[in-house]
Amino acid sequence: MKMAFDGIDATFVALADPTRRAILARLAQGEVTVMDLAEPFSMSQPAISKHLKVLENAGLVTRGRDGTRRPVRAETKRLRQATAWLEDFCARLEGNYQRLDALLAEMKTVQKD
Amino acid sequence: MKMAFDGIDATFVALADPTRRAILARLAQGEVTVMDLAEPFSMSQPAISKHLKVLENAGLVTRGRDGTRRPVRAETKRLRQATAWLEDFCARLEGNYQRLDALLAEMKTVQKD
DNA sequence: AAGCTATATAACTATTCGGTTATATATAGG
DNA sequence: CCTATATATAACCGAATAGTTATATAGCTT
Repeated sequence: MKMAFDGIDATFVALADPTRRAILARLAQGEVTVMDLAEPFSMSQPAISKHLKVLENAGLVTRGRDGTRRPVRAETKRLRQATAWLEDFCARLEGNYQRLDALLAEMKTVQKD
Repeated sequence: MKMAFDGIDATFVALADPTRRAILARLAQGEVTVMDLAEPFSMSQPAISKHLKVLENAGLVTRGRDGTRRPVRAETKRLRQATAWLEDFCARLEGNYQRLDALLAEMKTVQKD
């Protein structure tokens, strides 16, 4: 359908792939190069570069420059935003049910009277 | 690559689609039927049914039975799990940087001595 | 039982995605 | 300047995705 891009979209798309989540997890140990990732993931270097581009476009990682290397580091701002978005989402959904529960409880009370 | 299914995967895959997020958002107003969704989303009924199947398989919604209708309601448990997962993820990533900062600070101190 | 309504399923299509290999580009070092 | 190394890009491929239309199924209602 291609709906409006709400900013959270790229984040969830990036997180939907297990390889990309694993790459992010690896970054908890510090900066890595492309080849650092290609080896343990038994994946070709171009495949890693593609995943990194997705992560970079989503603002989840940034790239540096160290000679010919392009070290990758995690950025948590967007992840924090996504977390906040999810929390708000849950709250709204649960809020509704609380209201529904309250409504049902009220109806029962009214019936009893 | 098809990595190990870690449970969080289906949740993020489901959330990666803007239509499915919109469906979930719509559920904050309460239960809806398939046709309730098909109309405002200007999408065919089978398309909605497919999205609902994805959401249901991810445990993000459950279906009821009301005559010929199959009302949909949101389930927040998995969303809560995803939120917790994201929070932990952020914490690990930021924790690393804190350690790195501490390390750099320590190195500077040592040099100064 | 017949018909109406809501949903599900099947079959198909176009596009996107995640991977590959081959090649191009850029930077460091002899 | 030449070579080696790290990364990026291009071209391609198969599988998955998101949509469609047509049809089947299931439950009311009369």
